[in-house]
Amino acid sequence: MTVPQSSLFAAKAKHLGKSARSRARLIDAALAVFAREGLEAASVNEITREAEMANGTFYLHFKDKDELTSVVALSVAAEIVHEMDEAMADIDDAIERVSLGTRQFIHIASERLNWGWAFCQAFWVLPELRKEAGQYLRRDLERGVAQGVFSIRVDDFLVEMVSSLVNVALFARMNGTAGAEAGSKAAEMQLRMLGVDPDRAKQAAWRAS
Amino acid sequence: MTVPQSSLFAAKAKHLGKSARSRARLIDAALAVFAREGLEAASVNEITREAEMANGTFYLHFKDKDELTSVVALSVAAEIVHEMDEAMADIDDAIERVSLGTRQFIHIASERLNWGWAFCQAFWVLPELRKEAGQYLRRDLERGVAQGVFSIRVDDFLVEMVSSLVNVALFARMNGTAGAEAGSKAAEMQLRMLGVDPDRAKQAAWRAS
Amino acid sequence: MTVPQSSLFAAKAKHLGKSARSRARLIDAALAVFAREGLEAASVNEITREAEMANGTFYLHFKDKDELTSVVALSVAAEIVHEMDEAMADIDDAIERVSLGTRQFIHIASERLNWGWAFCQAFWVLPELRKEAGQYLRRDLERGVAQGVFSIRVDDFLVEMVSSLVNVALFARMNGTAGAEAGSKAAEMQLRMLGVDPDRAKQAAWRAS
Amino acid sequence: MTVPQSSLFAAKAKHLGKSARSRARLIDAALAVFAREGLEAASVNEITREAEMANGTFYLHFKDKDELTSVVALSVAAEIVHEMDEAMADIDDAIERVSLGTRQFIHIASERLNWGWAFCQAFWVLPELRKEAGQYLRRDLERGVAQGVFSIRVDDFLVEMVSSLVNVALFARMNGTAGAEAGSKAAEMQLRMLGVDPDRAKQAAWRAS
DNA sequence: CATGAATGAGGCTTCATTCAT
DNA sequence: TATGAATGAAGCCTCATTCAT
Repeated sequence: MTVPQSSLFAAKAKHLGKSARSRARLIDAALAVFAREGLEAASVNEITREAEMANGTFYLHFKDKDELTSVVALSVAAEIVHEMDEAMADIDDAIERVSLGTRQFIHIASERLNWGWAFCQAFWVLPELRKEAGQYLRRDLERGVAQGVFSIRVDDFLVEMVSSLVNVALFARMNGTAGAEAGSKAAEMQLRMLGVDPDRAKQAAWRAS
Repeated sequence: MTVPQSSLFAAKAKHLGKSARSRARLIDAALAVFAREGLEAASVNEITREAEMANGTFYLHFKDKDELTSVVALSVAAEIVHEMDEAMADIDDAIERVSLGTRQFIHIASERLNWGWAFCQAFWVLPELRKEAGQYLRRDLERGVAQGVFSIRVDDFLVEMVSSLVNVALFARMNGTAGAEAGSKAAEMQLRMLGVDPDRAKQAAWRAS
Repeated sequence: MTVPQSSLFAAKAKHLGKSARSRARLIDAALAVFAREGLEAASVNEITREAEMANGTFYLHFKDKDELTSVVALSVAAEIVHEMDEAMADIDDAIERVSLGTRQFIHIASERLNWGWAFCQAFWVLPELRKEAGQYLRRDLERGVAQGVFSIRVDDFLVEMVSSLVNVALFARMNGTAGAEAGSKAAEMQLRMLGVDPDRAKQAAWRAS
Repeated sequence: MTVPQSSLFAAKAKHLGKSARSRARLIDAALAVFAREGLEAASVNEITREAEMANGTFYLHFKDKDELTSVVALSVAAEIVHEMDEAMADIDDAIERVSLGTRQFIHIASERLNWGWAFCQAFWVLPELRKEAGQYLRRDLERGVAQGVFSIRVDDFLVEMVSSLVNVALFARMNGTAGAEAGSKAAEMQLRMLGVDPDRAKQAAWRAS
């Protein structure tokens, strides 16, 4: 049984208190409106309308529009990370992890259209989101160095470059520049960037997961 | 003798008609405000105040805030491209061109602070700007393939990834994540991505220009 | 007990919801401002000031200044029609109806000064209002033809001429060209125009109602 | 040889000084813009653009936008009156004069589309124009009373009603409610209103002129 | 918790008018 | 006379936020 993609947070909050459910509905609504109108153009009124609430209710759950934006973005990120972790729990090889991680991320985010758009837009606006994404990635990058398969120095700049690359690939996937292969392509490029041998990079990036 | 960085367009328009001069002042003012407040947050009122004009004057020179945004971004891009072309006119080797181009671009844009910020912000908002940047880059990518030094297929996705990478590096340079070496680092990563041998990539990316 | 003429709609809305009351206040305020400044010159700011509201409140109740104009004019028309219908419910004779209708209309509209001005001004600007007025009049014109007392063909042109005549008479009444007798004079002219014998026309137009 | 309808005043000013010619061009341009956009919506900038002049030039010829409006309306009225006088110079019979006058007026004004629209719109806005029209009409009304063919008292109210009627008929002609017969229909109604016997009214109104 | 009316600052844009050339 | 750039007041409308119920 699947839940309509537009209310995943509401679905998860079904068993929580009423307040949490309203909050979740607002997050889902915000995702829909962000996708439709863009982060800046989305108005509180439109979000509450989408959530079928009175506009005043918004401020019971969020201090601010900014808080909402940030909560939405981090919630999406957390959820995606959660799903990725499940899929990659028992993978050790850094090359595999980077490759699979990138592909999974793009797959998950682009499938839930609203999430994909929200992520793309929020990424350049919310430093916290970039930091979050960076921290996650960094672990695998460092693992790769430790395993001796990445010949590059891991610093903030590298992390920012690599995580941005993923975001850019997601963006290309969303707006049609790339098709389903976006993940593999991006992964291949990343691996090369990290110093992995081109052949091995290709292999890892395109292997059926 | 240098001109204050905040009025480069005005300086170039000094000997043009009055209208062109005012227009240039508006562009410079917009660059300053964009850098200070961000693309979306910048208001026409603030821009005209920065330009020391009456707000109505704005609409003598631009139909719209959108038109201004686009003109500003493309003007900056054109100017940067112009300067880059001068610096790279007689370079044939694609590896050199990509390496030098990236470094030059980041150098030029980050030096004029306002330009750098404007570019970073506009990049994700204006498809025209991305297209422009992509077209420029593509020529060198194809050249590299023709010269047999890049082992990758040049398509829209690749172009978008590579040009985004440059933009991301500029961003990192602007916000302090990276220092003066940002250009070289980015160039090195790019070259690896394009399939250039890591040693040669490092060489090309870090060679004093 | 009478209500101050400048808040008749507010008075009628006294026992409705808060929103309806505010809306009514805006309509009354608009009528006042229209009378003072004219339809086109009236600004939303001035209307809300007259209604003692914040300007933004306006847009909670009306999409547009245009929507307001149209609502105001049609509300006034509807109210006048309502009062006229009450006064003429049991009159069958078309001559009487036209005569009395014209006189009543001018009487009612000119007594509530704001209504009179609003009607005069809106009449030439809002086709909907002319159509409304025309439809109302047409029934009596056709009745007169059926009763054999009007010797004229009823078509759009005739309807427009006759209803305009009433409006013009109201205008003359409002601006002082005519006094209380405007209604009777106009009615007499109308009846002559419709082919009623001059003596009978005079009789019907000046009979005490 | 005919002159394009859109520059009749310019044509008449051909032999006058340069200033008069510019002024005439502005009047023609204003007529065109008034017809296109309406009296209030017409901007000085658009009028000068239509006249192919710089906007500043406008104020060399007119103190004000209001002055222009008034000059335009009165010029049109004067010109129409002039043409009517020519056509009716040797007609004595008041019934003929009223009938022919109305028909002529509507014919002339509706043929020059711009004039027709300008007149219609200006009529309700400019008291001077109504006064002008009234004075012209009044003479014939009084003549009719003197000749014993109009059985009605000539006062300001009557004059306003009758002249408005002509304007309303012109309006109906312009917006398509009535066709070429508008003049005759209006004339017939007017004559009835003035107390002329219906048969004679019909005869006079529909006689080929 | 929820409602939804109200607020008012602030953004965009137009336009009559002025003024230096 | 003519030009056209510049002005700035004023209009329309949106929107984050508050508050009485």
